Amino acid sequence: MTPVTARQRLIDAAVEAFAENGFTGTTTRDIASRAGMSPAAVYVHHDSKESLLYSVSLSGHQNTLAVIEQSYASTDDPVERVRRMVYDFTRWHAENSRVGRIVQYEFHALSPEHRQEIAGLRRTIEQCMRTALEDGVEANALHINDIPGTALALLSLGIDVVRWFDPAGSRSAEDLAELYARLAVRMVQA
Amino acid sequence: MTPVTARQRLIDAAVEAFAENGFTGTTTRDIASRAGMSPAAVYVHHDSKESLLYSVSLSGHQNTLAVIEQSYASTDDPVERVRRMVYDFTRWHAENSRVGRIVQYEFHALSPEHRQEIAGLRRTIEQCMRTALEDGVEANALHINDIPGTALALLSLGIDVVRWFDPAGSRSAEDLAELYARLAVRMVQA
DNA sequence: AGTCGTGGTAAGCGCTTGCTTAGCATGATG
DNA sequence: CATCATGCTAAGCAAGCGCTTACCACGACT
Repeated sequence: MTPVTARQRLIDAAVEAFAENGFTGTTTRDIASRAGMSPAAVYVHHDSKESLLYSVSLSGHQNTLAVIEQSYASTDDPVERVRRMVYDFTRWHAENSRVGRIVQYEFHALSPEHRQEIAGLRRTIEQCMRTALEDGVEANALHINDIPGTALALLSLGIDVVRWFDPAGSRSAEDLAELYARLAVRMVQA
Repeated sequence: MTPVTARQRLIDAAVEAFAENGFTGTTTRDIASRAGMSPAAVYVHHDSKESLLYSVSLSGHQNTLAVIEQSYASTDDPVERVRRMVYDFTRWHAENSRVGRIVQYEFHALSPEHRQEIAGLRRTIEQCMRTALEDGVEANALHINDIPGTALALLSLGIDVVRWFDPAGSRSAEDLAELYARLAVRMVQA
């Protein structure tokens, strides 16, 4: 039995609230009440509303990066590698659409220092996809004109899922990921 | 010489402000000052902050729909049709990334009645893309497993542009549109 | 028994919010 | 010359904002 700390309960409440109403549209009183606490309790465990956003955004980005790096390392075949990367990246964004929405849409609400730090993680994610495409082109398994642009497009496909995906909807995360993975392969295969 | 009305100047100011800080992150005082007016002037020409958002969102959606319907009607060739639709849709989102951001990200900030009205326009846009794909499959020019899903993916590609596109950046709207149009063709061509 | 750190709350401070009200300048109309 | 609609502003209202302060309950340790 792992006890969920009050600190974590507030983070979970913030995820709900930020995903639903955005960062500026969320009040600290709303976060506190979702966590079943008084408004002041937020400041016992967190420095500010922005630092709550930072906690959510940081772990969300680290999570995404871990997912895509694991997909990258899971095979040597260039086509299968792109397939798995798009599959896992898309599936993660569908299964974590609330956190994903915060990661993608509240980036600009971070403080300059936090934004800069997280921008580094974002570059690493993009670089990982670019490298996968470069590998495939070099091995003559992929045919791509604009590698950075195509990497952008493949990531966009997964990212935009957070805008509309409904976990209660008819489309499952796995089916969507499978569809996008196949489209991605058609986009890049030689 | 067409005089820009005060009403329109306020809408232009709202586009700037909403795109920069989001709907909830924008104050009516900010909008007024961008338009060079006093805070009260906003309410001489508009009912509320939300009705300003509605004006922006409505014309933005109508604009997008007009663009994609024109592309649809511009040719009979199924492959060329998809190419043009993705090209024009992507280019519009790059060239109008500020309005596009409001259209895509502030949809939920609309009042329930306005949201419902605009949801209709969104369905029409999606239907237009779906029809183009159905036409192509029927004519044996396209090979697609999941038509609604693929339509979603093609539109996503263009929509996500508003999240990151920088008009002052190195990538031009035309180049990006050309790239995405080619990728789209590879995704669907038989 | 007494002390203290931990985790919480009630109350509220200073400021900002969307929006309203009352009034003023100006140019067209009787 | 008087009237009046139009477009605008100065001032401000009630409510809500992020965050702080002063205080309290309680279990652990001396």
